[in-house]
This record gives sequence, C-alpha cells and structure tokens, in this order.
Amino acid sequence: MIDLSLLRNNPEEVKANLSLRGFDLDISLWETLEKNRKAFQVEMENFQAEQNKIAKEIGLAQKNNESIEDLKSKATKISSDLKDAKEKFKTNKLAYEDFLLNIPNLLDPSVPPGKSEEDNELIKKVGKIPSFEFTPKDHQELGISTDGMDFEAAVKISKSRFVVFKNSIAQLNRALIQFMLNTHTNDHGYKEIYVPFIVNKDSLLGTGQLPKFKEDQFQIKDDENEMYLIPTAEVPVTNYHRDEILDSSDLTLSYVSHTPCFRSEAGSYGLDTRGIIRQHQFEKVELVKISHPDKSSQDLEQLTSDAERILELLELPYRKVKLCAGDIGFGSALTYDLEVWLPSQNKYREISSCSNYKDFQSRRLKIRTDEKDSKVLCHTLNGSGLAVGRTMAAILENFQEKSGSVKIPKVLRPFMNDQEVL
RNA sequence: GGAGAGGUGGCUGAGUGGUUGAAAGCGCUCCCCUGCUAAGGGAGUAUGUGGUAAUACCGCAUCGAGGGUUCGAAUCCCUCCCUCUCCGCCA
Repeated sequence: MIDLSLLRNNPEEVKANLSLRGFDLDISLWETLEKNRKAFQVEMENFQAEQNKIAKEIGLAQKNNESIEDLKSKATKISSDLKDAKEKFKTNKLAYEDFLLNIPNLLDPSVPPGKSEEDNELIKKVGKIPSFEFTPKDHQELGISTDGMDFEAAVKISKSRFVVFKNSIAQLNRALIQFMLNTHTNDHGYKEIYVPFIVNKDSLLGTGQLPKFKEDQFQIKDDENEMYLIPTAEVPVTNYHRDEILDSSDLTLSYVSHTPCFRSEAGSYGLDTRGIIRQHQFEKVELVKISHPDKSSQDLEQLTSDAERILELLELPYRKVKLCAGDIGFGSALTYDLEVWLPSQNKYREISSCSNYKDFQSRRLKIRTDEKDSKVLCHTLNGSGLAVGRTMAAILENFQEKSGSVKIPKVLRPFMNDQEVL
C-alpha cells in the first residue's frame, strides 16, 4: 500500500508517478472517498466520545444514588446515532480500502520509462551464447530422451502444466536445490528457513497478491478458512515478520527458502505450453531481505548479485535488465530481471526477478523498526535465487551435445555422485 | 476426533458490568542518594488511528478474532482461531 499522507497531501505527484506504469489514479474518486471518510470518522468518533462520557456519568450517578433516568434516555439516543454513524463509516471504509489496496507501488526514480519488456534497460550480458554445429533440441525433448521427464504421466495423475521428473533429472532437480541453498547459506550469509506451503488470506494481502491477483492463486477447499497454496516463498517468508517491530541492530535480515510454488496461470493459455517453463507447480529457491529503509537500495544490488552468482557458478549465459515502468510488478518500486539464455527459443528468458518493494509490503504487514524515538517501516526485498525448473531447462539446453547427452556443470557434480553427463 | 483448562501490556500476573488502557512485580529509561560494589528512593515506560505541518495537545480504537446483549463489556452470550493437559488416531 502506498503512503496515505502522500496521497492526501500530494495526489498529483502520486498520479504522475503511477501514470508512468500506465495506472490511472482517479483523484476525484479518491477525494470523494477521503472526504467521506473524514466526515464519517469524525462524526462517529464524536458520538463515541459522547457515549463514553455519558456512560461514565451514569456510573457515577448510580454510585451516588442519584436518578439516572434522564441520562439514560439521552444515552439511548446517542447509542442509536452512533450505530448509524458506524454503519455509514464502515460502508465507506470498504470502498476506501478497496481503492487503496488496488493502487500499485510508486516507482523508484531510476526506473526507465517504457511500455513493455521491449523497453527494459539492459544492464549487462554475462557468459557466451553457445553455438551448435547441430540443431539444438529443446529441454522437453532432452528430458524425455534421457528418460527424465514424463509429461503424459503428469496429465494422467493431475492435468496439463505439470511434469513428472525421473532418474537423473529428478536427481538434478534435487542437486540444484541443494547447491543453491548451500551457496546462499555458506557463501552469502542467508539464513535458511522452511515455511508452510499453505497460507491464509492475511498473508497474501500482506505481500500484495490479494486482492488484485486472486485469479492467479490456487485456493484450497477449506470450510472454515480462506487458504491458498503459496505462489512463491516470498509470501510465507516475508509474513514471518508480520506485526513485528524489529531491532534495528538485527537488520538487514536475509533469508533463503526452498519451496514449491503454485500458480493457476489463469489467462496464460497458449503461452509456453511446451516444456517446464510455465508450470502450475515448480521449485524455487527464494531470497528475501528485510532492510532498514536507508539500506534497501544497496541490499537490492547485493541480493541481485547473490542470485547472479548462481548463474555464474553454473556457467549459464545470462543478461541482467532493469524493468521499465510498464513491465514492473504491481508492488515493486524497482526490479532487476535476470534472464538466462535458452537456445531452443533463441532468446533470454526470465529466471529471477529481484525487487525492492520499499515500504509497500511492510505498510500492509506492519513490519517496522525502532529508530530513536519513533518507529519506521522496514523495506522488503525478494528475488529468486533461482527458479529451479527454468535453471534445469537452461542447463539441458545450453550444455547439450550432439549425441543428445548433457554435460553436468562442475559445481553440481558433488551433488550427483560425481556424474559428468546425463 | 473425545474430555478438560486457558488466551490480558516487553515478560510474569491481578482483574466477572461502571472514572480499568488496564493493579502488582520483573525488565527497561531518566533522575536522586550512597567515597567503589551491593543495596535504596523518585519519575517515566504499549500500538494504531483521527483532528493536525507536528514524535506538542486532544479524541477514538485495541485485553486471541469476529458478531451480539447493555446507557456502558477485559468482564455476560454466540461463532471461529490458537495454546496446554489427558485419551484416541497417526507420518
């Protein structure tokens, strides 16, 4: 959620910023909602204050054996006025909150202008794009030919956009997870954390997937509670500190967590239907940082380079781009995408999205830190380190050989019984 | 799943309808005293939100969550969540 005082005091500035990402802030609607909110709230609180006062007077009068009839009839009237005022306030408040929860985050000034991914700013390219003297296969073909992937079985067991891993591919999947977790905990100072994969509504509201992206979530059938499968570890890990005031000397908090992720992929029919690039379920090793606001920009650079290091150690060619205003996510103020080279598609594909949410999530989550005599909202950051399925696809495709075998990156071999090819 | 007991401020823990946002203790902060140390005395010590430019002042809300009864609810009623003990089941 964006800063209310900024929206109240300087709506034009907010509108101008949001328009860069193509969001049209309806200022006159906002002003009406805000005017009503203020009027209804003041009215309601005045009645409440009056009621509190009379209730005390009644108590006092009763104690002194004085008549309370007059006071009581007055109180009854106020009580009913208060009830009406509360009703009015509540109704307006719903629309008010809905309006606010659907406003995206303000963009960092460094975000380049642009409408689509075409306009993202290239930061750097790393590694050499492989050239093949044969026609490279895609990862699905390689996965099947090495007897490591079964898409048909997945459809039988579940439905489309799922996969079964077997044999060396299943092992490679596990090796990648282990390698990533080890690197981030041993070399980059992240604390490993294991979290629930099913979360409640408040958690998704806190990190911003709700209310706007309900369609993208898998909701669990549960009569009592509104529960969802996590779309990313960002949700449970960031919510770990919901409603907390963190000791400033403990910041920056850095977490790494491996979880499966579940996405309904509603509206992506026809996109990436082949292979494991876009599945309903995939593994991800996620990096999350909770920072002091003064430090978050620096922390985003660090987090991104920690994710990049995985690509470098795996010797995968990739590029780093800064997302433009039109392509950046709803809650993010600044995002770097890491894109790995996929030979079968002859282009770079997103493998990690590293974002600084600044105080957008922490305002919803109430994650604060103490500062002298006051409390300030922390900044939250996250990024994949990396998406495991896409990493696997990249390894298969980039390191394939004419024979159809695939060279396993050196750093993974210790996790694969020193196997060199698959 | 069955039976029972509970959920109060940073912590422990009082409080069954009325000046209780909440006793007391611990912890913490500041001050005083004590030639060091130990001890002692005093004051302060929640969060959110609104009126506001304000970390000044005032109001409102918050005693697991949400409803209800009442002039008035931490206290009474209902639903839900969670914790603990015993039994059952179970990876």
